[in-house]
Amino acid sequence: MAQRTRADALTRERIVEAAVELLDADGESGLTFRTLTERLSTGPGAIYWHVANKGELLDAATASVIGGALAVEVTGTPQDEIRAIALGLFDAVERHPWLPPQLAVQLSRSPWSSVTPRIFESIGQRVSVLGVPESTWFTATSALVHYVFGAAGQNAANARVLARGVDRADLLDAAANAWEELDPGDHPFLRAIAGQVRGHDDREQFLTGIDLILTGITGAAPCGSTRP
Amino acid sequence: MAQRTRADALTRERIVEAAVELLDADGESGLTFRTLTERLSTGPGAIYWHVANKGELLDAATASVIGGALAVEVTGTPQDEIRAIALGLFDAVERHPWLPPQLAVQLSRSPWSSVTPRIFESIGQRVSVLGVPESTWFTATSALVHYVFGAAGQNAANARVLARGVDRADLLDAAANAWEELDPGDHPFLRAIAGQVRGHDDREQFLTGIDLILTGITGAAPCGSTRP
DNA sequence: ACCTGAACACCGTTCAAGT
DNA sequence: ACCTGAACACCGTTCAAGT
Repeated sequence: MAQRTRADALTRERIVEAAVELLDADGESGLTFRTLTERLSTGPGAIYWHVANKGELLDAATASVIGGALAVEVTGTPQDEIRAIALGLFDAVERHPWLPPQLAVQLSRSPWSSVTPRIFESIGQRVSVLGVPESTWFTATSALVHYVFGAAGQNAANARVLARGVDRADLLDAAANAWEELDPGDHPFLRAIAGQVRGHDDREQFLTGIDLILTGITGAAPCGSTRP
Repeated sequence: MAQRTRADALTRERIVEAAVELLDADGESGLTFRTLTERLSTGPGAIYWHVANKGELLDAATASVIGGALAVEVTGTPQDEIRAIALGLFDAVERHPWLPPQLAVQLSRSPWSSVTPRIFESIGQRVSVLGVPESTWFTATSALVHYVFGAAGQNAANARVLARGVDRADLLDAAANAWEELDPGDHPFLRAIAGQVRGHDDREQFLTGIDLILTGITGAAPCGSTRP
């Protein structure tokens, strides 16, 4: 078999791009060296020339997607920009619902390198112009980033179910109905909120959560300022 | 080979227990049907008699661990109880750092059943006696739960690195040093907070984040003033 | 009803060989 | 330097057979 011509030469970027497409189409199980080599019309050895192993490939796919989400321009008050950045990440995770489990694994390979610092920098820059003491910046930014991760993870889980053809209203209805039939003594709270679940908007609720934390950050400033 | 005597009979609980032990010891890759059958002195067919497949086994392991964390008694003001429940989950995830990726996968199998409703009920019961309008309960509880998930996930990633024998101070030092050498134009925020990262306490920072959200929920009342 | 263990399809990875 | 593709060890799962 002849070697590839320069036009369709294999590059790391082309491999990562194909990996993201396979992950988007069929989830984590959709990316194997078989499907990847088939799509790229090559053999496993060619992949391994450009990428050390599957973990590094998944890391690169994650960095590529998160980097794209952080690259969008945002303008406005610091609060507006934080909302826009957070929503950008939220939407990116919804489009690529394989991200959260993969990110959780990647973080444990190198928790303070890779993608987390870029998100911290992006959100933290806006926190630092919020007018709160510098001693609170790290904790305030952590709270925002952790909330974004958690909310995006839950939403991605929903997105993966919806990708299987389930209707969103049906999904929420089924949960709400089940909760309304729970024993009031054991589960008073789920019974009480079942109605709110049925009609809620995920993105709107996500932003309300961001606002809660922003209120806490700017409102709690007098308390936090006692720290050196 | 003789069948098992009644004393060492295989049960679903015994299998789940062994699975948790293997996951705790060696992470997600530590649990295979080979290691599991070896530890239980049986064959794969015996496991499949009690458990449908590996996914169900992982779901059961997750439910077992989260259930244990939620079972502890907590007393105090609603805020105190929320802090205690959140910290219990945080600590459980630190002891079982394989949880976050697994939970992310499990949620996408059935996002509104399984373990999330139990956490919502537990935290939501305390939110409902915080004195805020019922229309805000669902969103407020979501914000708390998502924050807990995100923060616990990040912390679990750290825990997995530390489990490999890395010293915590060395890990934070390495990150802080790297950030202090970044270009100030590109990464002003990471440079600014590098010093705070070095000495911070994860659990304390986690609880401060909970307090930020509680402050936001109760309407930016001065810190702690709602406590009797 | 509960368990055994060989067998199967599939996976990530390696590596001698080609150009 | 870059790619090929057969081969290897390991994985989850099945199932005919035992008690």
